[in-house]
Amino acid sequence: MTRGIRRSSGPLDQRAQAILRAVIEEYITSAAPVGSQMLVERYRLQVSSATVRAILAELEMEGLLSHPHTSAGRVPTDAGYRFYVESLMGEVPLSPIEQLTIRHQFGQVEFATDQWFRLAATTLASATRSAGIATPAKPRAAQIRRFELIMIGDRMASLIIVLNEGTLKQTLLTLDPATTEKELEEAARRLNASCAGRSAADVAEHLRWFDQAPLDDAIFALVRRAGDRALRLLREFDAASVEQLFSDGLLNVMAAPEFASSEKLRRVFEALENRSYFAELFDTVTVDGGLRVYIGRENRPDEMADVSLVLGPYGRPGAAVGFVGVLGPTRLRYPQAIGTVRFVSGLMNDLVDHLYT
Amino acid sequence: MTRGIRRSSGPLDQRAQAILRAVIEEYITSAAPVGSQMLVERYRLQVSSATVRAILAELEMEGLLSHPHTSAGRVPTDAGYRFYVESLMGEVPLSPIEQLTIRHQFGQVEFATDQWFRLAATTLASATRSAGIATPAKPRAAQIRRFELIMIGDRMASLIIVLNEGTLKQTLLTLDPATTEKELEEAARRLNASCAGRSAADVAEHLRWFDQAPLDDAIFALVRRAGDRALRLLREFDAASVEQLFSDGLLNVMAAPEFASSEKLRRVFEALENRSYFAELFDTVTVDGGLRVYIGRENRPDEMADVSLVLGPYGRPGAAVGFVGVLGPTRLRYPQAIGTVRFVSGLMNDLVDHLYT
DNA sequence: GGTTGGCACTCTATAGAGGAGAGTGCCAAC
DNA sequence: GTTGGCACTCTCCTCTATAGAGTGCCAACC
Repeated sequence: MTRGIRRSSGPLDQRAQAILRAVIEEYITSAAPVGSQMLVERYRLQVSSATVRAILAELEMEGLLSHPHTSAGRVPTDAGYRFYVESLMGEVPLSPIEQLTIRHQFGQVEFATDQWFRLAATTLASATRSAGIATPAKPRAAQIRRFELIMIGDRMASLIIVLNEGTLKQTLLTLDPATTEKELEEAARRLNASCAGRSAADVAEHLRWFDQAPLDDAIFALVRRAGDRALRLLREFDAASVEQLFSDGLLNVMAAPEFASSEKLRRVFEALENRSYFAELFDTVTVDGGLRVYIGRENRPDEMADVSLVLGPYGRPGAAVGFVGVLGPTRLRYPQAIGTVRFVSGLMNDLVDHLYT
Repeated sequence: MTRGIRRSSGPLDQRAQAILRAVIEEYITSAAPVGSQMLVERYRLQVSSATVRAILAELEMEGLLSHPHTSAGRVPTDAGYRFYVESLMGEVPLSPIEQLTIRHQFGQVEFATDQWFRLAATTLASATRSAGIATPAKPRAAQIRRFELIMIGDRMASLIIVLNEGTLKQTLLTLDPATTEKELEEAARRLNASCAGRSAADVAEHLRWFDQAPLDDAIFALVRRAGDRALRLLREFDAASVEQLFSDGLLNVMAAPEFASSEKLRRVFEALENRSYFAELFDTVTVDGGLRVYIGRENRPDEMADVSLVLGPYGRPGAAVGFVGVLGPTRLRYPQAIGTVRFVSGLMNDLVDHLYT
């Protein structure tokens, strides 16, 4: 896990930690730099503001807080948030009522696997009042369950490939005008006979068999073409680590005062639109790893320097893995965000588990 | 078509129209109120600025222009844009080079029907530097081509329904633990025998037959359950007028100066997220109707009061209809936007047509 | 030695004043 | 009908002054 650098001149004592925590929590709710006076008053510290100022200066030396300008209060740095998330905060689980509501919503789409990840993003967005993101659970390596060839119009067919857990892939196939429904059926039968139950790699192997078939056999030609097309599709599918990335509630992030001058936000949106960052991120994470928190500049692309990301995996380690998460300003309510992501990723896990029992 | 109200005190003469056009085109590029002086200089009008001022005042009386404040230049009203779009502007077709590029991009996804509408939105966004929106072509009434039942795990099956043109619907089905693959196959066979080729309404009819079958027959029970589930799914599908709404390039709209204070833009985004407005819009439009332009307050929900929408239908009137369009500030480059939407909707038409020939 | 009150200092944010500039509307003259 | 001239209006920018928040430092205190 990327860890904030603390060129520590010594560990923080209890009091310093308490004050750091107070600064961060105050800043998270108020979005305004936090001064010593306010801390003493609002947090009933039993010391004077001068003492607090000394400690704040110390925390700044440690790189945990910073100073917009001389006469302003303190603002947490990314390293400060990191320390907070790892050592200071208490995770806040989702309230029972919210849990119930969410369970109920998922109950509504229990049978629509393609809705699960969308609902997850929507749920996360509204529960944390940040942006929610989610991907569908993607099988590690696609396995073919069945092929279907359906005729559409006169010289067009739809090739449908059913993968593990019922994932569907679809592509069009142009036909020789003379092709009959019967021939299509026969082609599908042959494809299924030799490829069903195999992975993309295996299929490549088995498709070679058809190369030896007589070239003038119309059905074999069809089988070859369909097989090739299927193979290409499967390879693309295996190669892409983020098939879809669904996000909801970007509006919530827009509302944050730090994004009032839309420029920063635009960059975040850009990062979301070209998904390469997420692709990279997802590749490095496993289901076993648990939740991940990426704070500000810890996110490698600069576009994401002003936001934090809480990511939770779900699925089955060997089989299919997806992600749910929350994206918000670095001034994120981490305890709630983490609690919510944990709950939703657990829920998604249960849903996927049902597919396997 | 919603027409801007012109409580006209007489038709505009040629010169007034030319000046209105100049004001609008100047405003579209500069985003700043347009004054009489600038018009005379930049558009080489053969009259003095005083004369122009008289005409501007007249155009304002007509409700085609407005005045942010006494000493500012003129700004078009929604009615002004309307008049411009209908009578003044010349549509600018997409340049041959751009046409070629776009055709090439569509060539890349020629066989992936589910990518068409996404690419349309992306293309429109980048060609007009506004937001592009698109929906998949939705069949007017779903017709069932085939059912598939695939076993997943021990007590779960995936029910796949293939509709006209190869559209797929999918749902999970919990199974009696004792169910075998053979039984699933038989259930699918019976479903297909009695329902394939029928519409949702017809299927409802035919499923009643199964009610008379012996209750203790496990396969019939399965067929009934699958049939019910399918029926529900199809009805939902028929009822929803906007199945998916894909948008791209919202960033482009964010960049416009009128949306610098993100508040207005937020409302637009909200309108996009809850799609009810578009659902309504799409219901009222037919493929034959050609392009539609909705300017500012002509859009019924207030959230959309600051944007314009150019919508083009595509598909086959009786069979399946979808939309592509451009969304931008009312200060949209209408000639280009309309030209581009026309091209892309034509392209989408061709693609869909290929499915039927 | 840590803690405290006091104090000078710094920087921001806000409001007000003044002036430049853009553009209008009106009018008398052409 | 068109034009040049002119007074007027309003915004926008800059400049200045001021209030206020918060710091850093220091000498005094316990």
